[in-house]
Amino acid sequence: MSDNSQAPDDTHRLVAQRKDKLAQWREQGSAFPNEFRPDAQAGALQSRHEADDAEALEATRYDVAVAGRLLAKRVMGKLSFATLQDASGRIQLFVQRDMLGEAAYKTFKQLDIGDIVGLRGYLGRTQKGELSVKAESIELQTKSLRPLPEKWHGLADTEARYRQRYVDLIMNPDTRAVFKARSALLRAIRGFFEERDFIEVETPMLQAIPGGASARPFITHYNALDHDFYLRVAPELYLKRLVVGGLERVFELNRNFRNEGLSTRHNPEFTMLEFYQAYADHNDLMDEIEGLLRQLSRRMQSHHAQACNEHAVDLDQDFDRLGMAEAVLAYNDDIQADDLSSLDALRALGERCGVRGEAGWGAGRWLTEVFEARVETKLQRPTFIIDYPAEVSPLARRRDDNPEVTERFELFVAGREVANGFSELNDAEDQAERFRAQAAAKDAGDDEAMYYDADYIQALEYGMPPTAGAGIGIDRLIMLLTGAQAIRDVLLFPQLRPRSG
RNA sequence: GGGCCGUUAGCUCAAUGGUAGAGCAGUUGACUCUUAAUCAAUUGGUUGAGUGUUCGAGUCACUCACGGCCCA
Repeated sequence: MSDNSQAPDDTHRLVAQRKDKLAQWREQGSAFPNEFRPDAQAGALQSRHEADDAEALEATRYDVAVAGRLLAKRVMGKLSFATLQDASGRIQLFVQRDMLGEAAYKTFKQLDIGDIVGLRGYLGRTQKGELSVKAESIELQTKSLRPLPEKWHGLADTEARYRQRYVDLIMNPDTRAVFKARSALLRAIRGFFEERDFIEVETPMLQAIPGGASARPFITHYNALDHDFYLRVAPELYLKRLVVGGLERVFELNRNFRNEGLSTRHNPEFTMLEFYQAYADHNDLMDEIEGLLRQLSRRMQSHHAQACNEHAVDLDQDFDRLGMAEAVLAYNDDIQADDLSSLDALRALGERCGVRGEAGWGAGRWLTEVFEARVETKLQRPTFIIDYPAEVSPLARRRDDNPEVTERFELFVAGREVANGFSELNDAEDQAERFRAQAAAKDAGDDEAMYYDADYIQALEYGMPPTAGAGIGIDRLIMLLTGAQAIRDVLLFPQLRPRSG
């Protein structure tokens, strides 16, 4: 679009050639029609007629109208072949001068690769056996003004693939497959919860007090209220307000925003599933998550294998469950039970593991840091880590037999955190106490610590039934299921630094 | 934030410090069963931006931009 505002000499010669062609179409009054209605799709035709040979197709004449983008053109004098791509896939076009007529055939030959066309004809097979639409008429639907990447290598430049995802989607069927799989998985997740009588809700993304996770928020300004708001880091506290309100099973599948760096595993906006279930505890949720992931994994392997690469993880297996302290011991021969026995021992162990501690840290924080440093990446097969210290779990219910530890779990697969959940803290007085501790930590300089949310405390004071809740990072889950090595490969428009100039 | 690597034609990639090339795409022509069609001819470049070293820089040095990988 910006090219239109530029001087003609700034227009690339290849674009200029196509603009000249467009001008000719305009003169004929048919530049941007919108009457053509396809009645068939390439992918459906390919699968429906897979078994039909040339005679069968000829015996029953299948008239079709297809529309899509021209990806390749092979002109052989009075006969041409072309490749048409629509949302469902590709099909070959068989274009013969003697069928189309001389003028229309000449017009066809002037079409560029990338042009969007509508075509009427009937199905047939070529001598080599390829299913083709034999063209009786072709109409330009949209003129493409920019050349597509080379047909064989496609668009390989990673940066261009992210910045111009539309070109990536045109050229690379695997990219399409990943995002179709993503859509199917989101649908399956919704189905899973709807079957279990959850309702899907949408809670605020613009929050006056960001809560529900330890993370730095984005700040934005609301002019009408002349007040700064935060983009949410998690929907958690709003979802639990809904449980207080009697919506006993809720889930939200939507975006969170965290003001942190970019990496192969981090995007500042990412999709999170959170769900809350009254009269359930963390053990119930672990069972449910295991069932959900098994179902999704089976679905991927049976319906979306094309989206998977060799790194894809099979989640159709039993998940381990292991306490955090037990995991530290089990995965590290050089750490003994004594090392975990007191704050001093844990601090010494942490420093031995290269953790740079801070003054206010208690035993629970040190243990968690050691776990992250020495265990996380070793958790290759699906493993629920349980018994998280209360110190690092300000929203989780304490264990009845050990108040230093909470009824919390995190799920790790392939060395990465996939889910986080717990029996919810519904003791308003304990929650207020923990918010105060978080607020103190924030005042002391921890900018990831939580705010004191008085309204949330008030909600809890009305009474929240015993509840368990969990969150699943959807982008990372899809990475696992497709084998994507970068979060950018499962996000249509990943965040990139703006191009200067 | 640190380290390493990359950025050359629309795309994919070459090019000892010595005239910037190929394939595809494009343009022109031939061609009625191709599918990376083929054949012939041909257009196309501020080598990411800048500064420096040099008789001479795509190539060497430095700065910057963007990206990738690893680390924090």
